[in-house]
Amino acid sequence: MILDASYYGVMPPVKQRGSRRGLSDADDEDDDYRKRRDRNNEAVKKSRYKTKQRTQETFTRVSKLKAENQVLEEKVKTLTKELQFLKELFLAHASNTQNGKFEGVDLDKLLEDVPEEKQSSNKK
Amino acid sequence: MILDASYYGVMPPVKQRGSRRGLSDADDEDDDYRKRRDRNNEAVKKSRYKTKQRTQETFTRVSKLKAENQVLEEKVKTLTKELQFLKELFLAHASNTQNGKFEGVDLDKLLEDVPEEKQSSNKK
DNA sequence: CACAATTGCGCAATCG
DNA sequence: TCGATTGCGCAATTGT
Repeated sequence: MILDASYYGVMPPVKQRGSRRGLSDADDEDDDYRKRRDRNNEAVKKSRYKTKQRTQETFTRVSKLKAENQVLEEKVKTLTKELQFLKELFLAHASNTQNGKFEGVDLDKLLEDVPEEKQSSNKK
Repeated sequence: MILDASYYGVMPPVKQRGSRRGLSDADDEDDDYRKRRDRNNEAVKKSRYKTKQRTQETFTRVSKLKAENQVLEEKVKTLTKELQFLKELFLAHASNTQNGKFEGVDLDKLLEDVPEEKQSSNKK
């Protein structure tokens, strides 16, 4: 924030022009000033354009991520159901055989979560 | 986009003031003008503030969605591994029993995708 | 028609 | 010195 009150109403970087030479000094200095102003105006446009682009891209990004998220969410749902189904099938069969064991594995424990030590054998 | 060349350099909504009354007409009209300008300047600030807020929120949104996405991605990965493991276990056992059948279900087909008609029984 | 909100733009200060 | 940013005001335009 600008606290300097002199900010308001301050004029261009006037380089102490005066009546030194009467009329002619306005030429090169004004030209110079205008040139600088014009260049800055271009820079401003450019900068603001870039900002707008970034903002736009960010909005697009949000849309894409939301879509991606939905897909993943659906995937998780599907996989969970699949797993649930298999788990039930598993347990149903297990109860008909060896009191809770299947292939020598404790199904309840197995199906609670991923067996960490088994992941190495799943080198996809 | 502005195509009207007269746009550039146009002055305030000057209401045809002149020398009608010499000095006094500047008072109320200028006051009115200033009031309008001030109000607009406030509106501009407000509007730009809102825009900034929205933009900022959008950036935040992207971050959150990215994080959410990673979690979901991880979840899918985990569930997939789990499923893969069970499928192998399943098949291994099945081959030891009834030539590919388990509980009367064709495992290969079952494990390819979610059995749609079974979902109704999974009312969780 | 009045008024707030939005938008394009230029100026000047400041940053890098 | 010079382009890039940023805060700010003005005026045109749009929306209520």
